[in-house]
Amino acid sequence: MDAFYASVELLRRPELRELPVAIGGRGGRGVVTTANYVARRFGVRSAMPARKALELCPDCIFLPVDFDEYRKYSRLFKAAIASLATRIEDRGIDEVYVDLTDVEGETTALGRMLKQRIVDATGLTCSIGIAPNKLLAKICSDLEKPDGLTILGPGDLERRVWPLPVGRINGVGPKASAKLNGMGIESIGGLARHDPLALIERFGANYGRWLNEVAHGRDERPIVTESEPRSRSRETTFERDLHPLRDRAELSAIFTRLCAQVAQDLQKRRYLGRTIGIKLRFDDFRTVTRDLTIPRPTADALEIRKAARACLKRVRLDRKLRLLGVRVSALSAEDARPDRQPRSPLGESLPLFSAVDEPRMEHEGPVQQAVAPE
DNA sequence: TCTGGGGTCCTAGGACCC
DNA sequence: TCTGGGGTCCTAGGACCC
Repeated sequence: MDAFYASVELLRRPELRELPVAIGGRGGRGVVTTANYVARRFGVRSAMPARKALELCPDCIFLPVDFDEYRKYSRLFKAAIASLATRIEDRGIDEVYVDLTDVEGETTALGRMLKQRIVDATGLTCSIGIAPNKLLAKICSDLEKPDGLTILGPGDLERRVWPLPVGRINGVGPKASAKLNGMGIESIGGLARHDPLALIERFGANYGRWLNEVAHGRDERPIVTESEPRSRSRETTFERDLHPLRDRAELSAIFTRLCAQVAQDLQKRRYLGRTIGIKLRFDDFRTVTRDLTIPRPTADALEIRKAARACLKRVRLDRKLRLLGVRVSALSAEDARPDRQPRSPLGESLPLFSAVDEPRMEHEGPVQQAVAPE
């Protein structure tokens, strides 16, 4: 979706359409999440500190984020796509991959029809790339933004993709780009011409091989239509840096709140987690994480807090903090009830003791009733 | 007065097990 | 006296994406 958050906001504030608009916190530590195309002409970009954006574009209008509204439009545009195609891979709030292989119709007509259905459902424009695989579809969806429709056929790789900078590859970020540039590789074509063995030497076997493959437009990843979440987390950056001792009460309250929010989130989605983690960011932006795997999965705020506290004790708090986060991972579905005795195929409880007496870990606590009638 | 929040995946070392 | 070869799980950090 084109400038998604900004475009959704402009639906209800059409009078701002021709003005520079950025979505995000204006003051203090805010960053721009999305800028409309007017603001982009001033150099305003996603992830840019709001202050910097205002330097570049003093008249930029800042609007606060409204995730509920964006989620609503996310559902609408995805439903519009689902009216034409069944195999859809979710890539976040404003992006999807669609498998058009078995969808009836000529390619350009299909692309136009997708765009029309999305405009009809939402009033929003999008940019579509159609190609033989996800790698190329993603690259070419970017080529004619906004409101683009780009189709990549045979022979287009060299002409349209190879001139692009390596950073346009989904999976090549700032670090890899800089490293490649340092090797004299700027474009995807340059990457394709580079000795694969040299890439492996510099980037490791997996990433090096992958760089060579994608530079030649090769990608066999399937469309993934279903997936289970791996973690849930909450984090917050404070309005000012907090001192671990002097601001102890405030930090403690925030910590408790984050645990409660994660717990609520898990409960709502009926997940439990076994690994509880924390994230701290110090005033110098150094970030540390700690995590702890507990014997039984939980979604309980107090249990999460207890484990998170244990994690916190393992960090030396020798600087002020700017961020605190709590994460729960190693998720399982709540109805899997993994805390019950495992069942044999016959449906009886398995014996609690096997022939050989196995040592038990201390934290398992007392041995429970062998068979609890339900 | 730089630098959000919510995710995924990968790597690497160590503990531990057979 | 100079130390195997698997495997899994846990932990910490980092790159990357939307």
